[in-house]
Amino acid sequence: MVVSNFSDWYNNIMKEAELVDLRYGVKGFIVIRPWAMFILKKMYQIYEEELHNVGHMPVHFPAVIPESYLKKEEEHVAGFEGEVFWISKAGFNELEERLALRPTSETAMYPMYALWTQGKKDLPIKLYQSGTVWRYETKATKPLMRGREFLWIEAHCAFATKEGAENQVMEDVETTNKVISSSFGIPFLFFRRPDWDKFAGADYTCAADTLMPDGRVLQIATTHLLGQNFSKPFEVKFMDDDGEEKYVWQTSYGPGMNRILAALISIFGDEKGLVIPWHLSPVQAVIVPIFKEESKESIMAYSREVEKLLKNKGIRVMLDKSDETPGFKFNKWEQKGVPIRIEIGKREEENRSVTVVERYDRSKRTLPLDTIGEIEKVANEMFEKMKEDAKKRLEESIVEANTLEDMENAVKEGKIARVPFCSLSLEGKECYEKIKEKVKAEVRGRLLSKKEEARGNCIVCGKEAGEVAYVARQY
RNA sequence: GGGGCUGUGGUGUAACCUGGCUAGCAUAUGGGCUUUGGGAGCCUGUGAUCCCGGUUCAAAUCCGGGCAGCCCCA
Repeated sequence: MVVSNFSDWYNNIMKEAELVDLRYGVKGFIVIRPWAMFILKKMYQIYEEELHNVGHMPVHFPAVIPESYLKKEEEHVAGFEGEVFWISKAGFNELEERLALRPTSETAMYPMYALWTQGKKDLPIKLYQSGTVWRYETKATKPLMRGREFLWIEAHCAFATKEGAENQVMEDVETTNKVISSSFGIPFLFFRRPDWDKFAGADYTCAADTLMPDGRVLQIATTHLLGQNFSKPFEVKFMDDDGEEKYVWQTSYGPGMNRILAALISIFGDEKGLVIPWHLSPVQAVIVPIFKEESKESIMAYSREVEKLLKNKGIRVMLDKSDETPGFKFNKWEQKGVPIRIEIGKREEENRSVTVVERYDRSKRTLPLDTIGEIEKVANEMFEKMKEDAKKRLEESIVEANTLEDMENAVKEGKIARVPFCSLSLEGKECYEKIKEKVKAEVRGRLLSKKEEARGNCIVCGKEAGEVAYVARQY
C-alpha cells in the first residue's frame, strides 16, 4: 500500500470496491454494503465461535438504557456523557425518564447481573453480545474507523475473586491473538494503557493497536478490569463461603468489528485494490472465461463444469458470465480482493486444466483439472505470506528513541517509538501532555506480551525511567 | 474543540474568480451492431447545479445560514 496518499486510497477503495456508501446523509452514519457486510459476518462468526470455545454464551440486551442506570457509576457517566444520543420523546409523549442509546452496555447489563447473582454457584458469568453501539463522536468521523454508530462484540464477565477477573483479562488477550492475529492475519501490539487513558470506570485497560499504512495506530480491541467499580453501585453481590456478602469482580472486553475491517482493508490492500483473506472473502475464487465467438459455447460449458467442481468442494466460487472483456474482469475482481482467479480459455479447455492466479503476489500456475483442490493450498500459502509480511512491517516500524528529538523524528516518519518513560500512572501524565503537545503523538502504554526492563531516564522529565513506553500517532 | 477546502447526472470533472445563449467532457447506465488471453469500438437514448433564504432584469457562479464530505491542527 502506498503510504504517501493513504487517505485518498482509503476513501477511494470504499467506493471502488463497493464496501460502504457515505451518502446516507447523517454525519457518522454509513451504509455498509454487501461486499463489506459479508466479510464482517464471517469475522463475527469466527469471533463468536472462539468466544464459545472459551466458555462465553451469547445474550441480547436492549439498545436503550434508562438515564438512572447510565448514571449509577460516576466515572463512567463522566466519560460518556458528552457522547450519548438521548431519546427524550416517543410518539407525541415526552418520556418521563430519558433513554440513552447504549454507548456501551455495562450499565444495561449489570442491573440484571445483580438479579442473577446470589451465590457462588451463579459465578462466573461470561456473556457476550454482538451488536451496535452509538456514540456522538465529536472528532472527525472516518468510514469504518470512527463513526457514530459501530458494530462490535462486547463480552461482560463477573467473578468471585479479583484473580478470576484478572485471568479473564489475560484470556481476552489470548482470544484477541487467536482471532484477530492468527485467524484474520492482522498484527497488533497489545498494551496496558496509561492510567490517564483507561476506560471510564475501569481499574485498568488493555488495548490492541494495529498499524495503518500511514504510520498511525488504530485501536481495534480493548479489555478492561472493572474491579468492583460497577458491582458496588449496581449491587452485584454473592454470598461467599465465609457467609459474607461480597461484590463480584468484573471485566469487559470489546473488539471493534468496523475497525478490524478497516485494518484488514488497509493492511492487505495494494495499489490494485483489496486483498481479502481466503476464509473471509465473499467470493473465494472467480472464474474468468476467455473465448473467441466460435469457441464460446464449449468454453462456457467447461467453465460451468469447473464451477460445479469447486462448489462441491464447498468453495465460494463465482463464474463471471458478464459480457465484459477478460481484462476488465481481471481488474474488477482484483479491485474487490478476490484471492484466487481461475482463467479458462482454449488452452485450458484442450488440456482439461485451469490457470490459477493468486491475488497477493499475482503468481500464476496451471493446474490439471483433477488437482484443482490445490487452490486451497495456494490460497493458504498466500494468506500465510500476507500475514508474515504484515507482521514484519509492524515489527520493523518499532524504533528505539532515547531523546525527544529522536522520538519526534520517528513518529513523523510513521514509526512507533519505544522510549524510556517515567511512569504510566497519573504521575506521568504531565510528561505525556508534553509529548502530545510537542510531538502530536500518544503514549500507547507498555507491552503486555513481555516484561521490558526500563533503562536510563524518562525521555521527557529526565527522572529515572520506570517503564518502556510506546509512542505513536493515532487514529 | 479550532482552522482550511469542497458540494454540478450513478461516478470523476468543466464552467464559478469576472453572474447572461441549449450547463461541456469522460465514465457508468438502457437499446442496437460488433467484440473477448489485461480496463475494446461505433451508433443512439436516459440522466445533474446539496437545502433554505438574500442580492440582481438575470444565480451553478456573489452573500448569509443549514446539512454533508475531505484535509490539517488540538
